[in-house]
Amino acid sequence: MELRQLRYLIAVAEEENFGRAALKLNISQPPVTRQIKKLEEELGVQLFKRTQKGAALTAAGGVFLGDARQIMSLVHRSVERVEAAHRGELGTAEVAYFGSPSLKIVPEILQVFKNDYPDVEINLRRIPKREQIRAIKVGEIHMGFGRYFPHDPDIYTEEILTEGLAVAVPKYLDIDIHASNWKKIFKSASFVLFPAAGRPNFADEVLSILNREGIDPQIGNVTEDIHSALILTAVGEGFTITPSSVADLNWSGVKFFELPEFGMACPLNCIFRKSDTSPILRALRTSIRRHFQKPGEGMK
Amino acid sequence: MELRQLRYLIAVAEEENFGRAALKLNISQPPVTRQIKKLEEELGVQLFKRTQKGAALTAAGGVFLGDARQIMSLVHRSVERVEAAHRGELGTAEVAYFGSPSLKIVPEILQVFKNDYPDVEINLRRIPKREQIRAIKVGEIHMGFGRYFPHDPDIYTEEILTEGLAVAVPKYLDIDIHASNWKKIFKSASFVLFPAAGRPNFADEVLSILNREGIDPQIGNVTEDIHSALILTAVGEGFTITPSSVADLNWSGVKFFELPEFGMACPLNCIFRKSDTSPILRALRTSIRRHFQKPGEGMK
DNA sequence: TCTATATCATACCTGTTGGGTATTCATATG
DNA sequence: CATATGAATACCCAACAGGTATGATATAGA
Repeated sequence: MELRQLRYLIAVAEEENFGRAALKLNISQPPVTRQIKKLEEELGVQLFKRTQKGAALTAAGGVFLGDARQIMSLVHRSVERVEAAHRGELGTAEVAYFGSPSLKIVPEILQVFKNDYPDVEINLRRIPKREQIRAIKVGEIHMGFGRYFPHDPDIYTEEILTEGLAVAVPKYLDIDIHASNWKKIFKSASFVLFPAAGRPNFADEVLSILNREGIDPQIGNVTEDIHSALILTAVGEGFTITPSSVADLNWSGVKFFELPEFGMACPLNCIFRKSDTSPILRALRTSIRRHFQKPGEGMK
Repeated sequence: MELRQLRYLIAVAEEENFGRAALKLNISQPPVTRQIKKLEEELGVQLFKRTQKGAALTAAGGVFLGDARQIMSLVHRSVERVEAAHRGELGTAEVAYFGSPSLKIVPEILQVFKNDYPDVEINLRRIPKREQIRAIKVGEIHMGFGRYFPHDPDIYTEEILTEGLAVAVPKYLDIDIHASNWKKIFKSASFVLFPAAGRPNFADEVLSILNREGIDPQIGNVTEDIHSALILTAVGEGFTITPSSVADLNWSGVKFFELPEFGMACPLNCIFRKSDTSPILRALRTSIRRHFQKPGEGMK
């Protein structure tokens, strides 16, 4: 059986007439006769009763007509679906993240993406940076989010945005950090750094900035993650320097002060395979570009 | 698009390899390549990523594979359905009845039919005899049940069974009708006849039998239907002679006595169009023959 | 580095088949 | 009985599916 025969069947059933069906199909009448006949022979079932005025479906033909219509509509629907999938509008986006961006920015990005591509499922996993690179290379994930990714020749690293820095201090301390006093305070302060692993990392960046500013920080602790660092800050182990977006969340026991003097020092990157041409990746990049980057900026 | 291409797509997806897919399809490899390529061109979507080891579905290809499987299974299912419809196992049986058979025998027949052909819907209507003949001629119904149908050249009348007769008398009468006294009783009795319309009919048959037995019955009333007749009997308007199957039901106010002396005088017939070759009619007749007729008896 | 191998793609041929035209057959209608 | 309508048939051609042979490419192994 071929779809051609179902098309002809539907046309003849609708027109109740082989000749008019042929006209509608833009072919001549004999091929219609032949294909219907072939279909009937294959099924071993008479589908039409030929009358003087044309052709009338038999009971079995009526059953088959319903199914044929269903099949054709399924065919059309699935063509649309493939095309949607090809445009990146259908499928599953495999996404990974690591570190502090997960707190505020990655949720924002995925919210925007879900809005742009509502039929794409998002499969999100927390994966360390080096592991992300491996997963991207073998095609397990389309895109990873994080900061300070190590370089890899197969991986393209794109900057989504840069943030300033803020400093978290214990809430119970009665201090106010601003342009005219921060340097003095920092020189005698103790700091909690994060993360410990995944060099290069945010801790390296913070240290390098402090050094640049002539501060040789006293290190109270180095934690695995930002949450641990802020807990230690709350109990007085030392100040923590964080990306400023972190300050927008409600942390108990700490308060934040922006550090505009440190500049927009903290990038948020996404990474993906240079050779990945999948529509889902294209969709992800399109969505990110439209919402987080100025036109024409930052693309490969 | 043609089903052939879906078959090849599924084979290649399953084997992840064009050559092995060709083997499975019992054709050579190049046609597979060509059909897949043609499909991809028609959709404007790459379905497979060709690798060194074979072929891997793209994301869009995966979407399409699922749909293709669904389409193929729908195709197979609908072939089965057409064949079932052709065997008369699927569809709607349009059936009509008229008169007393509706009380007991027609329900029995339809019960048996529903049991034999559980997927056939039964559309049952009460239609007068002449109207049944018209409806059968134009194909509105497949089969009609009744007694004493008028002859029609296009209609085949088949006898399903014959019944004896019984007489209904008022419950309050303290009489017992049997072989040795019925004639004497009937000669002085009054009778209620039914039905009034649709000649030839059961009333004609009853009169002819009574006459044959030398009884010139006194007619108390002629009713439209059996139910009215039995109500009149209950109130003493006269005896009613009925097909004996009627006696099996619980009627209030009357009691029945079999009349074996009258013979198996009351046929139940079904009628259908002589030229009707529809599988549903065939199914109906098969069912009836198997359950109500001795092998080889009564068929055209 | 140079095969050997496994894969898909291409070129070309052939036979099948789908579609076209002309005609016939069947049947109803005036 | 002529005519009209519609399906079926006969025959032709062109398109296309499938076959064989070969090419292109990339990987693995010597």
